[in-house]
Amino acid sequence: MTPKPPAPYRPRTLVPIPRVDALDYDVLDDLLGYAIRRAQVAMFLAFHEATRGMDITPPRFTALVVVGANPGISQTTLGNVLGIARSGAMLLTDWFEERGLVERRRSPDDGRAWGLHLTARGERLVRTMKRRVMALDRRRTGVLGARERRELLRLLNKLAG
Amino acid sequence: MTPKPPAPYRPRTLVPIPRVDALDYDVLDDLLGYAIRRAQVAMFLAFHEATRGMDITPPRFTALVVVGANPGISQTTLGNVLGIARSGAMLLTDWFEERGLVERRRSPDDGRAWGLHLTARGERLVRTMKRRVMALDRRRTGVLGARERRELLRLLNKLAG
DNA sequence: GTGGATCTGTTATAGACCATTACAATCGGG
DNA sequence: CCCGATTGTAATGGTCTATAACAGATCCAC
Repeated sequence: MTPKPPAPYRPRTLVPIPRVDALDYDVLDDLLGYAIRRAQVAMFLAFHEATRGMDITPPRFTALVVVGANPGISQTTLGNVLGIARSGAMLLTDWFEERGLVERRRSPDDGRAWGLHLTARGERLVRTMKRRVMALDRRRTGVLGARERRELLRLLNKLAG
Repeated sequence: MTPKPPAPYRPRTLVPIPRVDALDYDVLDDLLGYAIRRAQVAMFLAFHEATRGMDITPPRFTALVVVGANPGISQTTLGNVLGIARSGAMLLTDWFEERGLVERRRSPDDGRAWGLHLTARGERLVRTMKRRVMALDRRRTGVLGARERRELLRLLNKLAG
């Protein structure tokens, strides 16, 4: 029996949240939370399209970028950055290691912690991912002007605190 | 043995996505997708706070508001509005019915479909929810000016398409 | 130094959410 | 009146993530 076919990732959300005609949306039209959710689904779908075949999810993307920019980062810190529990960061790291994208090296100054580093393969993947995702982000936000895009970014960051 | 203690809802996301000091965020700082995700988590947590004890999730909130504003709506249409599959809309409806918030009535013109209607109890809950969620939305977006809030809403809707 | 509190990574378990698939009943157009 | 499409339903499975409990390493107060 072969080890196991690495089940391809399939996203949980598959369709954009539509505007249904002749439907009364009541207060939803005035709630920022609802608008953000709709925009987030739209961006997620575009993201998925851009990383098709790479088996990459938004948390995986974020994690790889962060590890690439901060070599030697610990799993706990990675979990914090992603807003997930340590155990989740660990499963994520396992997943990367199985695919030869990240390796764990013993931290020199803390015997408990691992330092995470991209492998050569990981570096290459991150470069490709970044290119594709940034292109998609620009394309998807093409409906906005450059000024509007900057303004949206600013307002969102202000809101997220 | 009593039927079953109705397991209280616990949200999947519990902590805001923080800005970690002394960490290089690389391209993430320039990606709208990432900013939207952070803002969405922040809004979700505020939502959860506002509906504490009501056992309400964002999809449940949306569904109840939509049913309230569109009496007789079918489960399939409800699923479309939420961007989930029919089977999911059905489980959601079951949940509402168990709690006496929504009732299914046979559709007069289509023998296959149910029409969804709020019960008196559902109406009351929706009123309370709306009040609390709108207050929270206003409070959370208080960091923005009224003009900025409108602008953000406009840009998000433009982006969601 | 040393003992207790704290932190790291790990494992196991469980729950929430949602899609897929398959099926019966109903509808509707030619 | 028949065949394809649609509605609701049920069963199943996968993904993501939290919680709890644990061992080993570290740190701090004394």
